[in-house]
Amino acid sequence: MPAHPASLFSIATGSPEPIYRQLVEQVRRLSASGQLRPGDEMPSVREIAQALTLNPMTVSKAYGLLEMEGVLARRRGLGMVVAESAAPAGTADIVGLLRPTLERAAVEARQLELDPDTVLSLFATILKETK
Amino acid sequence: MPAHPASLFSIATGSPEPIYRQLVEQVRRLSASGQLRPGDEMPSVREIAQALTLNPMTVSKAYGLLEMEGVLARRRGLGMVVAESAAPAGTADIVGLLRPTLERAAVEARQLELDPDTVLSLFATILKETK
Amino acid sequence: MPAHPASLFSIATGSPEPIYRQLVEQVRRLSASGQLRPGDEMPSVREIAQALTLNPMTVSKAYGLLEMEGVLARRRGLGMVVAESAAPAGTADIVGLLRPTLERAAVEARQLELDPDTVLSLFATILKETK
Amino acid sequence: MPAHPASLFSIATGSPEPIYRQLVEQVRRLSASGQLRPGDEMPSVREIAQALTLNPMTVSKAYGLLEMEGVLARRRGLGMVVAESAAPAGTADIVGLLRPTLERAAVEARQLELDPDTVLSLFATILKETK
DNA sequence: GTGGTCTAGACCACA
DNA sequence: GTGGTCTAGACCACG
Repeated sequence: MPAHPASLFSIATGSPEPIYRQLVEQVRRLSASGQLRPGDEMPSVREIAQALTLNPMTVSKAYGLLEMEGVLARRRGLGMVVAESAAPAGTADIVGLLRPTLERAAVEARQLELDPDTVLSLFATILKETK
Repeated sequence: MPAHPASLFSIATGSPEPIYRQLVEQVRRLSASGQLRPGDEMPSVREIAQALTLNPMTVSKAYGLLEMEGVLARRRGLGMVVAESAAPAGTADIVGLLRPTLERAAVEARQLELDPDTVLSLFATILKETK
Repeated sequence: MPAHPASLFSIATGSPEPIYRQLVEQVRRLSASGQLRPGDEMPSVREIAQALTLNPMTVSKAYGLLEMEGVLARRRGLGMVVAESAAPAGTADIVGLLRPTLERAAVEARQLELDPDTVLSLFATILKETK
Repeated sequence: MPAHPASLFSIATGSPEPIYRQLVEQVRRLSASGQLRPGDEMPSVREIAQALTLNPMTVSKAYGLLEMEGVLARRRGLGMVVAESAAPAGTADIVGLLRPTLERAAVEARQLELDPDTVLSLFATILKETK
């Protein structure tokens, strides 16, 4: 049971990416990486909605999708918890979550006719800054 | 004066990314990387629309945005050309076009608590495959 | 929260100036002059379209451009509001919006070899009539 | 017979105003103000087109409209001349050519809720600069 | 409910 | 021939 003040999430309302999807993907990553573990209680829809000033329907939609995916489980009257089936995931699965974004970057790099080594060293720099 | 068979573009109709934006970004990259150079004539709206089986308005919207961005210039009654102001761009600028996607990948990697070296070697592999 | 009956706008369908642009410029002026203030909700695309008997896409195009300009902001699923960044504008900026038209008039007057005083008194008369 | 090196005209190809209309209005003003007088020979379509690097059809269209208006007259085999009916025009007519632009400026000023005195003094300044 | 995208087809302005 | 505008109507994504 992590200390979720609902501020586990950082959503950007101005982003082109829909809010519900930002939530879904963040939970998915937190679960896959073990930062959320099976049995952990999730904050209620209302808590998140209030903390992030979102429409509760938006949060609810994210929870619904995560339940369908098997990442979260609904415990009637008790709220959502991280599903038992959502094991912290092996490295292979975690890598699978990152792959699509890297593939997109690779395609763009190719269209820009950039040298792979240049791209890699740029990415290495960015990774350090991000960390 | 490149040999544009209007097949310079590859659009994915099933993608969540709108068609007109796919066109915009591809032209932007082709221009930045020098594959399209100032003065080059662009294929006509109708040519592209027919070649890609799109509605001309969709193509027109992309052209309009590219004109506003200063990438293309309109020659009234004659069609669009690559703008003189759209120089082939230095490496710095080209890199700037790729940066956002790499930054996004870095953020995701961090949220997945992946080791930077793992991420880099994965990316290196993907870059080779893409090439 | 102004009383927008969507009749804030007056469009001239017969004008050579495209409708969407008439809308854009009117909103720009209303914003600059403080008649629309940051946070104000704009009438919906459908409301305006119905009130002015326009196609919704025409209104949507205007809204899209105003968003790109930073005058309006989209609140997904909720409609458009006047952007926070669109401050009511200082007198200097407001004047800047009028300047191009006055400069054009000045050039024309000069080409007609009209005496500045004549032009000024004519303009003074027109200003009174317009008011 | 003024010294027309076809550079009497200044056209802005990038302007939203169509080229042929820029030509028409400039000739109209030059005629009304007496800088072009009845009987004056106009440069040939080809001369203008070459001097300004325009499509001859564009120049021809302008000449056609000016002929319809009675500003120019076609003398078969000899080119266009300023029409006899195109007297240098009284002040009243000259003023009429300027009025529409001033009216537009007045409407914009009103929408911007600018004080008439402010507008007038701004215009006075611009008139001096232009002169 | 909101705006966004796309299509189909008509018409116009410009060169 | 070029691009631009507008309409009508369908469908989608978001909240």
